[in-house]
Amino acid sequence: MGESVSLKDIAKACNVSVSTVSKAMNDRADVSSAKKEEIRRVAREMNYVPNYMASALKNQYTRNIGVILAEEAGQGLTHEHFAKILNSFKDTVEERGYVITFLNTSNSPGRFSYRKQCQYMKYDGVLVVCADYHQQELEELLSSNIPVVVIDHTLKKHVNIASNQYGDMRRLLQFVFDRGHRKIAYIHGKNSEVTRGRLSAYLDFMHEHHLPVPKEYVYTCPYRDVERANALTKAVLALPDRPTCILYPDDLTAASGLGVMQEMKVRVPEDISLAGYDGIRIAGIVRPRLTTIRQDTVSIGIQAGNKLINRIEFPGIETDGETVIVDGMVEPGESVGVVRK
Amino acid sequence: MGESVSLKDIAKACNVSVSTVSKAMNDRADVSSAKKEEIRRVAREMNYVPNYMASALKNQYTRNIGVILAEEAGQGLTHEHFAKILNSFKDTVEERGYVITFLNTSNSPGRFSYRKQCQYMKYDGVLVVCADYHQQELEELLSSNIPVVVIDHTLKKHVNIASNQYGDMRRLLQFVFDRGHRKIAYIHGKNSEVTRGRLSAYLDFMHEHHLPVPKEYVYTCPYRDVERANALTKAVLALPDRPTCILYPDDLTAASGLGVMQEMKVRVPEDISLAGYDGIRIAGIVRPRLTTIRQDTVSIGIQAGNKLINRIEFPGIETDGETVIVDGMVEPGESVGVVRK
DNA sequence: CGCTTTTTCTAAATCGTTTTCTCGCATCCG
DNA sequence: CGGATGCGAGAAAACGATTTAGAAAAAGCG
Repeated sequence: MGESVSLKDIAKACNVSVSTVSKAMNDRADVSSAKKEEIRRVAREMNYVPNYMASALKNQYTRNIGVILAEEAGQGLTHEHFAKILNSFKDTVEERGYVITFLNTSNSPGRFSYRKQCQYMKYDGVLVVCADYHQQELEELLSSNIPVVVIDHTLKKHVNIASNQYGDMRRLLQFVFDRGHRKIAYIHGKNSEVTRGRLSAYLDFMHEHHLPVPKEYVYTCPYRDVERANALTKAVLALPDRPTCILYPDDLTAASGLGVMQEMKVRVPEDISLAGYDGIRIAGIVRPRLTTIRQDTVSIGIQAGNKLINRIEFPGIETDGETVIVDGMVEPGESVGVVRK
Repeated sequence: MGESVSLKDIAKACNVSVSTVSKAMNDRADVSSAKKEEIRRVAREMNYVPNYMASALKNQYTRNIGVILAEEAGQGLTHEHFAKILNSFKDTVEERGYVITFLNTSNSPGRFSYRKQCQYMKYDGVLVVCADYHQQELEELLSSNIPVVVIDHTLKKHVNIASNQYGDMRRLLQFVFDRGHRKIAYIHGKNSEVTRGRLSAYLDFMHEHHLPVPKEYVYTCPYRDVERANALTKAVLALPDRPTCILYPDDLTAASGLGVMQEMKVRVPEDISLAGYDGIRIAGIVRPRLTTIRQDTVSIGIQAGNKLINRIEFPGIETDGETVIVDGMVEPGESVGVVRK
């Protein structure tokens, strides 16, 4: 790899100056087309590949986007919902000539803070996919002036791409309500904007329809924590006044809850109904298939990518604090049945 | 971000030369400890962050590792098995001061070939997680002299970290056999080294135990292609001489096959048994839980990371073509029952 | 005190680009 | 024919770090 050819080598081969070669490669006006063609031909023959470090050093951009993907549970890439978003984001930015690099989120000793990592690597922008938004370090980054797009968390000054938690959850509740359910238990995730949005939807909906919300119908379960979900499922099933439907914070816990019910010979949806959230693959695989909200991860990724790059390439044009809401849709599935009077 | 402080600024502030500052920061011997401390203090006060591009340009390393993650189906990061490996790999290399960047695998117009991307970005090494190994482009990269570690594919000249496909599949078969199964159908993935290793294990095992392998017991299904798996499941269930157990190429297709059986009121494992492969989360969530091979993705990721960095930092020490075999283990689950005579 | 040796620092070259400035030369026009 | 215009090319100065060679200062030593 050491012997890579540089502009200087091409200049020598063509008997021109380095600057002329550079201009020819960048298609600048002040090189005659004859020379341009010759230089490019020679460059091709010599297998010239530009040196990213050199041009990034000289230019003021790197075409590299940093990605912060960190959450308590350390699920990282194995969190299917975020993986889907990231996949779509990656494709989008790649098409526009960018590359993505993960910020170091570990707690190794010599590690830089997010902001320092960004200064060090000169990322053109940053995508924050999943993180503890109250982390000191993250706030330091967000208050710097590097373009940032955040998924599912509203921040003044930054673009936010968010699923329509409130609206989607209402749609799901409407779906459940329309099938006759009135006693609806709700297991929500850990406190976060996403969780709060959905919880508001639940409380509003129940209130508007004059439905009771007893304490034993509302629980907290960390997202994707199947152990906890299983325990809660058992608790709910044991209630004297059992709900007719349980809403889970995500498809993984919902599928797991379903498993518990099957083990306990509680039939779904005949004896009890349940619904998940996200629309990951498992939702369509278990039987009965999960009723869930299918989030439009492709759209989220595309919009995040485009907004971020627009912010980078056309600073000041996008309005500050812009929030893009992406609607999900109810995936009917089979896990919510009709309640007969 | 523009106003970042450089060595020159520190030099000015300390009234010393740039080179002295550089040496102080790199803890070189020929700077008095008094000056060293002063310079470092000032650097800290001025919030100095080195410029990655500049040092990478000057040095011969970037501490950046390229990752090639590409497969036909475009599942990319959403492929849980690979996501788990990547997660573990990322943590490992981060701890050793490296960062990972994805190679552009799209087919956008101006895209560079893998080799050119590596030359351009000056990656210190490359991890090939999942790719079409017969792709012209990949071969071009592999024949260059950049350190490469490949997952689950043996290549002379390169380090390979591989699950013990042959051994693991034999263990799974033994588990099934021990429970009385003699008529075992086998659905294998698309042709690849992984597939071939497992298929050999199946054929060898069946042969050694004098078990018949009728044509209707062996099928091909692309990994994670649930539609195809569902169709095959129905086909197998309809066979006049139905097998007592079906082995699927992965947990996703197995879980999906299980769903089909449930829909058809075929009881698992009473009427028929089945097993998956990989040990992803879904395996422990469906009921009955899947009998499967739990691959040690954490170990695979750690070893891949360490081997790659060793190759980078101590070239020539690792022997060429080294293959590391990582054993998986049988996860008993509940989807394989005992066959009674 | 002179000489060598060691310590501590600086100047300058380098990595491979990009860009600005200048200059030579041809062309055009009055 | 002389001055303005424009084109094409090169020289040189960046970008920010590292490193080498060498100079100045300090220390050791007979």
